[in-house]
Amino acid sequence: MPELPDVEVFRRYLDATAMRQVVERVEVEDPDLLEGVSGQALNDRMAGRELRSSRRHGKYLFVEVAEEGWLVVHFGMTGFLKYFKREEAAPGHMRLRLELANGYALAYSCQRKFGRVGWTGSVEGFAEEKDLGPDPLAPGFDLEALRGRLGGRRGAVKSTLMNQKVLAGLGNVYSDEILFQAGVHPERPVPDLTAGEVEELYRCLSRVVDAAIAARVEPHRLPPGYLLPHREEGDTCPRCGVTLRKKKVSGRNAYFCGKHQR
DNA sequence: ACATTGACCTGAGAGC
DNA sequence: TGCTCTCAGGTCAATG
Repeated sequence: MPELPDVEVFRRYLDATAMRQVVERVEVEDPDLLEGVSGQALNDRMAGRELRSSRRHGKYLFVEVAEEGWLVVHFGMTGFLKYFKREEAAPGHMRLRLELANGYALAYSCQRKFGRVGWTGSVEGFAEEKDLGPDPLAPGFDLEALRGRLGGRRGAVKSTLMNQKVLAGLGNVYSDEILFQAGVHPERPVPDLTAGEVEELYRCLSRVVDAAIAARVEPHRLPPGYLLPHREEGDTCPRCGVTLRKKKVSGRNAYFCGKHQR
């Protein structure tokens, strides 16, 4: 489930915990999650070096290792980070662990094995290689940029918002929330959207992402009128009171209000 | 080039 | 109680 807001919250957690600490060694519990790098190579690069800074592009988290490059972390749908004292119990489904010189460890856990850990010399290079679209929180991402990204797209607006090559960071949950706020039906083809609707989509996208991060991604902390806390079968629209609809759009379950999303 | 669908994965919850 | 089935949703490969 980790989408842009979740990963941003993980990034801030990392900054508040393991950042600036020196890695003693890397313990890989499950080599299957490694992508394009061996556990040995990871350890060679990280052991004795400091975690210097962090970045995020879409759903990817990057951790700078002094003088070496960047650890790349993707959370799949069940991944998370946990900073803990080494003598304390490790979190469940731990797949990889950075043992730190201060006696703590940073664990990467992932129940369903969709998460991946890799390595890159350049964040921009990595994004380019994966053909990722712009991150909605990047400085240059304005209404014009969104218009440009939607240009030439013919599919349903929901699938397009979720396409990481169009925009990097939105998944099933937040695409639903943005469309709900904007009053746009998830199946609307992109070419049919009016200029006003695209503008509204842009406003809602920015607002939803900011609010979700401010709420530390906990649904009950969101402002009133959000779909997220009601995103389950049989629940009702917090605006209209009608029962929410659920429908597969491009193979993913969309939740939406049949009354105010047109 | 773009859109859609199914496979991968594991545990929770439903239904019998 | 316990078995089986379905579902969740990240990406990617295969297909249209």
